[in-house]
Amino acid sequence: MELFFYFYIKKMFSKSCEYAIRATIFIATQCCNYEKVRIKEIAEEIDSPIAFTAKILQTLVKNNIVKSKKGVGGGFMISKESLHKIRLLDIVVAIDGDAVFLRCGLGLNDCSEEHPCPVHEQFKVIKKDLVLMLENTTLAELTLGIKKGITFLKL
Amino acid sequence: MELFFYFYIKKMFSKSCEYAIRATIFIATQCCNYEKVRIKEIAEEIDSPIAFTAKILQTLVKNNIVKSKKGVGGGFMISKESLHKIRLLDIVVAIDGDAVFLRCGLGLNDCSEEHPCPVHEQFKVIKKDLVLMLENTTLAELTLGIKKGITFLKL
DNA sequence: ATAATAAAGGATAAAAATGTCCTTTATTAA
DNA sequence: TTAATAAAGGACATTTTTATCCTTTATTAT
Repeated sequence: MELFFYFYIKKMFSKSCEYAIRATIFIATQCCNYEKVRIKEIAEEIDSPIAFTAKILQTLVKNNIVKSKKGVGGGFMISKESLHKIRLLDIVVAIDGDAVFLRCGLGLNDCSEEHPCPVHEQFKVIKKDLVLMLENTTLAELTLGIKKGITFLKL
Repeated sequence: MELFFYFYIKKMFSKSCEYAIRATIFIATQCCNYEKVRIKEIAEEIDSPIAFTAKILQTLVKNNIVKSKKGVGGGFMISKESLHKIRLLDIVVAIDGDAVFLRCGLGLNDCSEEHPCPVHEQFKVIKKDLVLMLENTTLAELTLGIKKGITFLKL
């Protein structure tokens, strides 16, 4: 008899956002020579549902994070210049919004510096560090790790 | 003509977890003299749906975070001793699990120190600080702020 | 014992997030 | 100009999260 423990559960970002980050990083690794990647390849590479990933990419295109082109030879791409401009923060905000690092940790609407909730000070530090990290991490860095074989998107 | 911008959205913890923390803190502020608080009062005080909050409290009771008593004069309570033992971490883990600070930032199952995802190093710092903060914050501290009139659960 | 009270728990509903399918639009090559 | 290709987008399905309602169980006071 075997026992499986399912530890579930809530993560930092939504699944959509995870897919978005993974997809963007993958496109970035492929696109420095202006090559385009098709949605099918992206979904296979990052192990995500294809149609769902397509929707997410639509949002990323609207937010100028990736470029797209229809028709034969089309696909998604990220220009070499963008690699240094696009930050992790831009992807997260485009998909999940800014609530993770802006909203009150307890979900109170009237929580502020002048009228703080019980966990306000504690969360302030965490959220500040989170934004800083997201702001300071560019696509360029993230793809570099993969190209160097130090980091991985799949097995 | 007025324009309203709804910035939605995703937060650090689930709504259930936010209610859980708020409810626990409220009970803690009331209970140092072994007084019991009824679910109705809790829901009113923390501005949450009563039946939903009741479910969450059931989970907290099962996890020994709050005590409950049925019948006349019953309700929820937290003993004075517990105030120093119960940490923010215990509440979060009971409701949302440990994924926020344990799982891979990109949702990859095979992400590890030896086989890190592209954001592994960046998230490691954030998640470590988050756990430390949750571990080091006790109910005692959180209630103290309210009692001193420095922090607030409502307007 | 009985009535009143309050949490526990089951069943169900509504909303949001995730996921699928199919049609339309833009682009390219033949 | 037609056929093939690939993203855009609409409609719908499934799953998870959030929320409500009603019954049961435990406890207390009468």
